[in-house]
Amino acid sequence: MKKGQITIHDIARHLSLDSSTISRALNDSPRVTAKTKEKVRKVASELGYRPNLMATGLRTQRSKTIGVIVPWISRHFFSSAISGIEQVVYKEGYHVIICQSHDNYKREVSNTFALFDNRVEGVLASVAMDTTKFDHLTQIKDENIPIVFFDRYPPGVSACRVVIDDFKAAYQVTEHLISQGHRRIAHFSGPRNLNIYRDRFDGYKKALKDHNLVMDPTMVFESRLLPDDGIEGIKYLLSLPDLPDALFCSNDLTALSAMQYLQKDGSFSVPDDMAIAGFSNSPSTSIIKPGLTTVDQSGEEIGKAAAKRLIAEIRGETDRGMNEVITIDTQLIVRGSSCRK
Amino acid sequence: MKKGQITIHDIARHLSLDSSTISRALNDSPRVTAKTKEKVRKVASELGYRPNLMATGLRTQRSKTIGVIVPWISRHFFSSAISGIEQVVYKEGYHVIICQSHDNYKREVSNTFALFDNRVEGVLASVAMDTTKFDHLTQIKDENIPIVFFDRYPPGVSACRVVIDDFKAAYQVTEHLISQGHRRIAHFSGPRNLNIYRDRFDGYKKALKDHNLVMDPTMVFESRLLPDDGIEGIKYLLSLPDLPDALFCSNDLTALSAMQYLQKDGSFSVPDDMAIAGFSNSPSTSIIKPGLTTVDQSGEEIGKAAAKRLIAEIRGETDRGMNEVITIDTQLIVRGSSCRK
DNA sequence: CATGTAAATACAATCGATTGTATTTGAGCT
DNA sequence: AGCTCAAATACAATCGATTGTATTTACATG
Repeated sequence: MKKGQITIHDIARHLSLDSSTISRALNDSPRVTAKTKEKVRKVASELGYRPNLMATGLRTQRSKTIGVIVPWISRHFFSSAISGIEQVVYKEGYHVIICQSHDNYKREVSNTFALFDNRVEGVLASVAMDTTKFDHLTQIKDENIPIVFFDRYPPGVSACRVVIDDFKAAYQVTEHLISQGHRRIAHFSGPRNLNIYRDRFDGYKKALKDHNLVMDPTMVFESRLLPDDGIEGIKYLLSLPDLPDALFCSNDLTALSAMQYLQKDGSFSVPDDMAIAGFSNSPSTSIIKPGLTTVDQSGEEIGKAAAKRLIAEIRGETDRGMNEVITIDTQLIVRGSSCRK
Repeated sequence: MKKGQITIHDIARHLSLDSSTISRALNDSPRVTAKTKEKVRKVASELGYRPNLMATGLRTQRSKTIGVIVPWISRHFFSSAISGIEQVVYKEGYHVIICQSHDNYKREVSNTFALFDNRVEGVLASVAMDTTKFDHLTQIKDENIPIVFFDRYPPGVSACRVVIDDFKAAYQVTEHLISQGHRRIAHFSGPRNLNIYRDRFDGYKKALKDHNLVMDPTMVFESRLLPDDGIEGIKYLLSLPDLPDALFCSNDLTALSAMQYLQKDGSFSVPDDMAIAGFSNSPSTSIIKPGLTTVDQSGEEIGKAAAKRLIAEIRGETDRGMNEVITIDTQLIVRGSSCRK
């Protein structure tokens, strides 16, 4: 019953050595003979010794843990990003504590504190839609915990971020729609307090302007971009006196649901009656017919870049600027949903 | 620079009290006056005190952490399961360390040790395709760390598991295909060392048998069920002298890629030339045209059930049997891909 | 053989919180 | 005032590992 875990003291007892020698032996310190190290390692593996990371972390003040906050784990972009993060930090001997905010401010705050309580050595975060106050994030910085944002970042928090050029990508999408002959281009936007949706909106506007089209604010529908919002949005557009001939959605989720809604009774054709484009290149976009034009944004690559940068900051190798912006390339993926036959 | 974290000792100094009193005050012990508790809480929040979970964990031997091992975070089923897990454990004051095995045995082993090193209080695992030895998992059990498997479980490890009835679900799918008039039903199977693929295969065979159809082993294609395997599988089937008239795939990934391959030049019609069914009800199955018949298997529900059960075991509330099998309901989702017009 | 010196190892404090035991405080009573 | 007794708080050990300092060991040298 008294089945405690094996500690360095147990090894020490077996070898009539002091626990400090065991510790040094296991950490390959030059202060211990090769012969002793050998003996220690042998006994350690015989006893099935495994270090207690809580003890090590407490003593060394390094938890070997990094915290990740994302809105939704199960969104393809974020789970890919986490996958990328995990691959990078795993190699460096770190592990990852994952929290999801459900796009909710209060949960994001409590996640942030939970990560701090665990004394994570760094944080990777993509902020929630609801987040408009950022004290919890600045506090993390103030505690000297490096934080790197990816995809969604808060204004005014001085930190590095890994992003894509949302403005440019949205510009390209819009320009592509224009090049296909569309003139009345609608837009589904997300909450403008988030950089990504603001930038995508701005890119859309700029493209229209550069091609001498006037942006019609009645054709811009703002929502939280959940699947149902796509349906609500397309219903709204269909109720307009002058129908748009194209639609650029700020994410794939709404593009897909809007497109399915349009196609469901066969009376409406995509792209002939309305061209559609989305954003993120999530798996379903290549499966829907016609394929959904979208922007490829590799979650995995973004996650990897953010993790690498964070580890560099943890190590104090911040050679590049403190608030560096790392931009990952995107690619416009043109598929049938936007192409005039 | 010397910006150490705030500890209970700092609070103690501020109030000329002992740190033990602070600890008891913050833990609402009856041994401290209400008045003192009030003062302690006030100073604690003024100083921005946050408990160090490594210290607490070391002392109490309870890390408030549970470990999760999945093959791939970014697979919809698993990210949904993680989402469910996270929701449950979060409420109980636990957090989650996530590892992915990439369906690789060695990584799964090293993940397992990493979780042990962190002294997780419990483990939720879905084993890798490559895993045929299970010592690492039995060791965890032997260390008295509760482990609950979900979806994929190893044979011979005595532990609770949360699963679906793969046999029954596969039987239903096959029977449905038969009811649609299909007689030559092919099957894409996964590695048979995994319960889920073995059971799905068995359910398929039993349904055929019960309907007086003979299973033709040349129509069973075994692979690791990645998208490319679906293409390879369908090419193989197309090369057979007698084409199958239906195909039941052990996962959606291969069903989708096979279906897209068949449809790509328009010469082949699904379901008329070949009916197809998949397994898992991943998002794309409702987007492809025709919709893919599949089995709904709620990752979130499975994750929640597994997490609840694990927490019960951690708490020692194992009223139900030690090796209980919790079966989550599935639902056959019939869509166009399998229905005779 | 005594001694100096470097190598090898032991001792002890520490990280931050918890907890069993010991001590102090103060109210109530004679 | 002296005393009791319970309430409130202080003391000190502990969790497992690390690390600066002290001590022992062993070998070489005069």
